[in-house]
Amino acid sequence: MDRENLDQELKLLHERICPALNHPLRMKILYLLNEKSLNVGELTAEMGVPQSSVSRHLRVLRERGLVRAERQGTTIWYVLVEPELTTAIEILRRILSRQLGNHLYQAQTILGILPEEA
Amino acid sequence: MDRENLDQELKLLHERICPALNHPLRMKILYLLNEKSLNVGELTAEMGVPQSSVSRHLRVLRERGLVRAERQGTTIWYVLVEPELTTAIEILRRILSRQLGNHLYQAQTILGILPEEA
DNA sequence: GCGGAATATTCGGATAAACGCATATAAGGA
DNA sequence: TCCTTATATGCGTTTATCCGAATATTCCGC
Repeated sequence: MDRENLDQELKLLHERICPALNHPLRMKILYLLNEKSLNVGELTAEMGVPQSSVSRHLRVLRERGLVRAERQGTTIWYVLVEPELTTAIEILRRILSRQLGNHLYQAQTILGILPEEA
Repeated sequence: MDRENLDQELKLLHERICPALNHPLRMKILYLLNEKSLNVGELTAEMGVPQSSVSRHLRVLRERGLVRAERQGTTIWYVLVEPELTTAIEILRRILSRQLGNHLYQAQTILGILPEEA
């Protein structure tokens, strides 16, 4: 793959896949849907944020084909189309876990801080 | 894990790990460094963007402990600390490939030869 | 058709991210 | 010390993302 195609694919990844992982609420949605399909009301109850917020995050995922909406009367059930997304999140969690192990003081005392530079 | 802890961990993931994957140039850097360690000049040559841009993206990765900077004279070599990041990107690429209807996908480094139309 | 429940969207404003350019810092050698 | 090369940062601007509140849409039962 030459540089043109590589850049093109990375741009597509950035536009169409990465946004799924780039917000705590969206990652949470993915996790919840990985357990079982839920409707918007159930998701809203789990997430503790306004319904409009859940709905907008669902749209980000839906527009990218990562979740699917199935209407059943007035209720809309959301289904995880790409369970591999949770696999990717698991990898990121493993990295974070390693970091917190390596920087236990920072993790326990000041959660906001970043690891020190080498 | 209760809701509080889950939300807390997702917030940390969002702040400290996810930014690595949320920019085409940073993903490219991760891929390049996964092949071998490079200095800033080499990276800049590969990426075709201003050096200041490369440097700032490197800082995002460095501040999060995902790459490491090793000075050698005036040159600074960057080393990938978390190769699992490229595993995560591979997963995202597989999802994208599925979306594009490309069933010829084979797990391979992004720098290798891959099907057209990406 | 009407009312209510479930979900989606619009609006305006706030926050954060990224950029190019110019300049600053740091190290090595004459 | 001064010059050069390598890398990092400050500045001002543009662009993207997110939010809550309010409103709109869709569907069902009556």
